[in-house]
Amino acid sequence: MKTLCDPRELMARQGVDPNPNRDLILKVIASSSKAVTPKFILTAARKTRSIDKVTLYRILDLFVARRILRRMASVAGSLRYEIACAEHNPLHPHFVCRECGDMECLSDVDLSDVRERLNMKTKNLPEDIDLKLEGVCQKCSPRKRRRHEEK
Amino acid sequence: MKTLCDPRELMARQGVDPNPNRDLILKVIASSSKAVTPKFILTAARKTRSIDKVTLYRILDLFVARRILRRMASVAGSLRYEIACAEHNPLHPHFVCRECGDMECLSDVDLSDVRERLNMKTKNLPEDIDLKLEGVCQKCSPRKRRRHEEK
DNA sequence: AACAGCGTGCAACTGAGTTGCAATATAAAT
DNA sequence: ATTTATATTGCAACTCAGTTGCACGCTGTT
Repeated sequence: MKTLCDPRELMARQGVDPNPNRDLILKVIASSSKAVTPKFILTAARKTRSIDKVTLYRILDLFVARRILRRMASVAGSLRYEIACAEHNPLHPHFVCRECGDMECLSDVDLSDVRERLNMKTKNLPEDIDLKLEGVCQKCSPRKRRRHEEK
Repeated sequence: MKTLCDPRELMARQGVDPNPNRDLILKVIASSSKAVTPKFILTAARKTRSIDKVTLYRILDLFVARRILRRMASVAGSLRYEIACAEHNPLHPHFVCRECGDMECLSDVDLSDVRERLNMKTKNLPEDIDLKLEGVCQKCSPRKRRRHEEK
């Protein structure tokens, strides 16, 4: 993400009351350039204040439900979260590494045409589109260095 | 999947030796119209012969590595597997239900153009493309009937 | 003060997937 | 055919992400 959106403003716009935990969690996610795991968020947030993992998961669920965050799954590892702000971080595809699970954002790729092409293909009601390229990232490929994982 | 590809032929083509467990597992997956979970595969396979879950996971890993199966993640529940036969089940997008995790195949949608559009956007090496629509399926939406889950 | 309602923390749990290792089966070599 | 190497399986125990139940505490309301 390039520009940082203000966590407080995002919550206000989506009708979610701010509080210390929510502020902090959103700030951690907003200030990362990639989609992040709960583990990463927890580690980063705990440098500021003590938070239980259950609290984190509950806040993440709330944010996803209120469309403040986008949640994504990948074959390697846990779910990842990114800011869902239409102006500062519009919907985009990702590259996902099969080894370490790291996610690269392919920003500046618009998916609205793909979305339209697909919507008519199902009787169900698509709410989101999730497009991922999968492979092994540069960090992992040279020597198959297992799990360089995020700190 | 429309036409059924022959498990034995698939394995032969991809250089994997057949054996009773592999045959059975591949048959179960090939005869399903949707991408299936390990749990589903295990239940179905055990109607024929007793198989340990570890064996299943190992065979699934082997099949994915040898490109006999495609593996997909979704935000709801576990990984899902489908036959990766280019003729009988070419790469296609999916609709995934957020409630029950069920995956509908959007066959007859070709993704090669999307793929090309994206390949140049990353310095990494994309091997696969995975496109999913997310939402709540018809079975789940009417009364938010939790977890109708597959039998 | 007594109550409701929400947010949090702790502990214990669930469920998917993994690892180590011993037992078995299969294929190759003598 | 018996031995020897190699691949496959099963069991038990484990890891790790995410969840649930419940008690506690902090608002704000009557």
